[in-house]
Amino acid sequence: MRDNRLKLLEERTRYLAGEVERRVFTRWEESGIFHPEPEGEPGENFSIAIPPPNVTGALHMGHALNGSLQDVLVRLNRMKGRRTKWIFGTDHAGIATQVKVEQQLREEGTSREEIGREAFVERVWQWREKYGSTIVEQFKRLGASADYQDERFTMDDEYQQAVAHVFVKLFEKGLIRRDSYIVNWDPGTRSAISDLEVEQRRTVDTLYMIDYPLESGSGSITIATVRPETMLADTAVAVSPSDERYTRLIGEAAILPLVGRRLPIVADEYVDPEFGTGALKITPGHDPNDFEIGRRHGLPALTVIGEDGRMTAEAGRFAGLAVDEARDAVVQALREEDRISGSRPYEHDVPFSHRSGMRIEPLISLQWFCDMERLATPAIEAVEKGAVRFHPETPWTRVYLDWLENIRPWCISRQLWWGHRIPVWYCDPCEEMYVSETEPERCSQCGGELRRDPDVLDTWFSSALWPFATLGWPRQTPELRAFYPTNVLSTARDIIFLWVARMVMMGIEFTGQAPFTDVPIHAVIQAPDGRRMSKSLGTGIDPLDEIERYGADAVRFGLLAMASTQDVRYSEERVRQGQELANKLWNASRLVLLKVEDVEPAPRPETAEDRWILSRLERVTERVTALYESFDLSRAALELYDFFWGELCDWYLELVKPRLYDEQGDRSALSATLLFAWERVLKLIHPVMPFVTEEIWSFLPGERELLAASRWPQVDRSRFDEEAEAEVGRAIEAVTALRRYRDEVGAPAGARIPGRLVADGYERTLAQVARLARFDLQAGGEENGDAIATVAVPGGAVQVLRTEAIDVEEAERRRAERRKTLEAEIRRAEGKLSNKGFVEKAPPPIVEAEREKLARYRAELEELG
RNA sequence: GGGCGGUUAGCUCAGCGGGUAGAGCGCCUGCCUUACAAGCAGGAGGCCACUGGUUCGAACCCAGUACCGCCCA
Repeated sequence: MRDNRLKLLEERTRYLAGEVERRVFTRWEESGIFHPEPEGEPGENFSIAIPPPNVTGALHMGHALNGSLQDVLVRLNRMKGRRTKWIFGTDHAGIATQVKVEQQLREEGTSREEIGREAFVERVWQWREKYGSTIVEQFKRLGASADYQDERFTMDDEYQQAVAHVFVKLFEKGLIRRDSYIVNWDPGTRSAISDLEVEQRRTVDTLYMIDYPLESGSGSITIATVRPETMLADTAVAVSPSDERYTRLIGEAAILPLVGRRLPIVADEYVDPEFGTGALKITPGHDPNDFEIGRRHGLPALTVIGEDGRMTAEAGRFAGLAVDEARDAVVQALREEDRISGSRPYEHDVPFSHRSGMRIEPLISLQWFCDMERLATPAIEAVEKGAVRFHPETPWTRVYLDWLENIRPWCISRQLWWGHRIPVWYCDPCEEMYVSETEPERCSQCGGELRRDPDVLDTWFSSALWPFATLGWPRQTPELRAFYPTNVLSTARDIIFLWVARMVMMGIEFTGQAPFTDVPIHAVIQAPDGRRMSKSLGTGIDPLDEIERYGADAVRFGLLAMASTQDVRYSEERVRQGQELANKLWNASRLVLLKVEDVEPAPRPETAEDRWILSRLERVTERVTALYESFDLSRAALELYDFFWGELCDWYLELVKPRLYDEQGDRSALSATLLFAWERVLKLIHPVMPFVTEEIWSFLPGERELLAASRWPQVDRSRFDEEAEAEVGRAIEAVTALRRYRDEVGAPAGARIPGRLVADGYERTLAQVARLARFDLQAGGEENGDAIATVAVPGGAVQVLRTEAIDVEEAERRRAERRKTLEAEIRRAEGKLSNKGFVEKAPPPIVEAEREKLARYRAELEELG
């Protein structure tokens, strides 16, 4: 059996991710290691709740990056022996899902209105059955080791009960109320949406100056507006109280053109005397600021635009027109009356719906609101006191706090059919209202039929409960006891308000504890040209395509490596770097596993390089563990790359090859050391590149459990070995210097160059240095004037002896060049050391180092002759 | 309007408890050296956006300028 596998190892000179990944994933899933038993306590266990992806969605780069980050933390902690649960599932995504299904109905020639609410909701469930697991399967392709067995959906029965419970409790506490208020009306989805779903876009409109005649008949007051069509709902004109131009008019009235309504002229601080004409038309029914001003001055609010984005009957002769048509018509009518005294292009920010892309129409409507101040206070405290920590701390802590400190009421009702139905019932005849977790039978006043509120809750209202509602809350389940609060919530910065803040608020309010302690905020991956990655712009790159092309490990490595703290452009080169690392891991493992004897892995150093690599292994273990734990995964990935490729492969394996190939010698100690190093390095890389490491692990000799279930290494500081590190460090530098020399003097690749090593500290590495540099090196010896060149190495020099392999002219040129740079360096060092300020004020070790450099350069110059 | 971030090699990005600038890719040169040519060895390439300041010494600290990007109103 093992022979067969070794044969495969021998034949396959390239790592084939596509062949390995599904097979390895199946082994993990079947082993059950992704699903922990609900035992122990949150303090000893480790849990992460995934920010639930939209059930209609497909894996995008953001998911892929965040999935990789979370999986690194999950795998690390599982290997540390903690009971680890990655809470996984999807979000019902009210609007997005409803839109998808409506589209399907349209294709069938019907509509949700036609089939009715009940049938429509049924259709959505069918849709979810069919397509809802797409993104789940895609997370598996990425290698995400989530608890799929316990997958959750925000519309699960239990979850719905949790949402209803929260609504009722907040209502009972007076934090949820129904109010007629101006909201962001999205004519596209025909629903109110929250402030966070509104996007401001730079837009050029026309600013019109319109003369409103004064009631007194003595002239007019000119207002400026970009929305002349809303004038039909004007109920006042406002000026700044400090604006002397208008002081005499305050308390007077103007007459609204086209309509003839009397408009009181009021003074309000909100008005900016510098803007336009300094006089503002007030339309409480169609502008959020005017709405506030209207409330302050007790003005009526009129509505001339309907929920369909068309003018209402209230708009008189303009009724039925779309808003932009009405605008032209109103302007035309005003021109005919000669009321327009000017116009100019005007650039300003205009609200658009994030959902439908349509221009927001601020409208007054009856909605449910959640007051946030009281919920915000403890959420602010949690971050201020460090119970919840952002990584990196700046600037995200500030962003979070600023938002919470200026928080406003949240409009939580949506005019949709898909979502958590608001648990409120009305008795129309006696105007009674029932707020209840369970459906009341009939009106307790009149015994009449009850009508349930038709609206559903904002999807984010239910998402805010995710970290605990997924664990069975409000029931005190074993899962909740074992895994709540969770440890980490990993996300991008644009979700700090949407998820993080709201989860913290709800978590504290309902469980008394913040739902997580650490919040790493990761980079946003942009398109290679620096634009936002988006499907509609055509700038999206599908991570599944990349996984197909390069392998999941490569994509994970690439994304982690490219995503430091700030925004970065997608770099396919980084992914390819990951692919090559996987290939390198595979091939280096072939070398080791095909040569090594079947012994127990253990550190059994025989030589300086053995002690060196064992020391380096401990250091990199310490370093990488710390980087993982501080969420610095980008650096962790790159350091592992450097260590594995740059030290373990480029140097250790090369140093060890003669012994490894020596079939006469006793290779058991070397084999043990190599296997020990291999186990170690596979473990360290596993969280970043789980597939290839798991696959290689299966080729290590002996019966073994899954790598994913193996124990994370403890740092053994007793193996730190400064002496070996210095010794091998010197040898490496010497080899590099000699190779550079060969190349510069055009020595043929195969030629061995004779030389004499005049330096200390190479007692045990001389033969290695000679072999790797392809020199015939003897130690010490007298200078007989036969040296044709000198190559500086740490602690001394190598004298190069006459040989045909070296182009003498080239050698002389090189010598002259080296002399020049040395002289320049000496001048620089001398200059620095003759600076009194430097010698007196710089820290002594720095000065000392400078002196040593100078001495070394001088010695080398002298050697050069 | 308020705030935050960025500007380092041809490209994408590290480095910032101040002490002669790093990686990957790309480029140049030489190598099929019995793990890997998706490889090995070597190399070229940077007034660290600009202007001042602090300091013996600044890519890094401070002030300002320019351009790019994001968030909030």
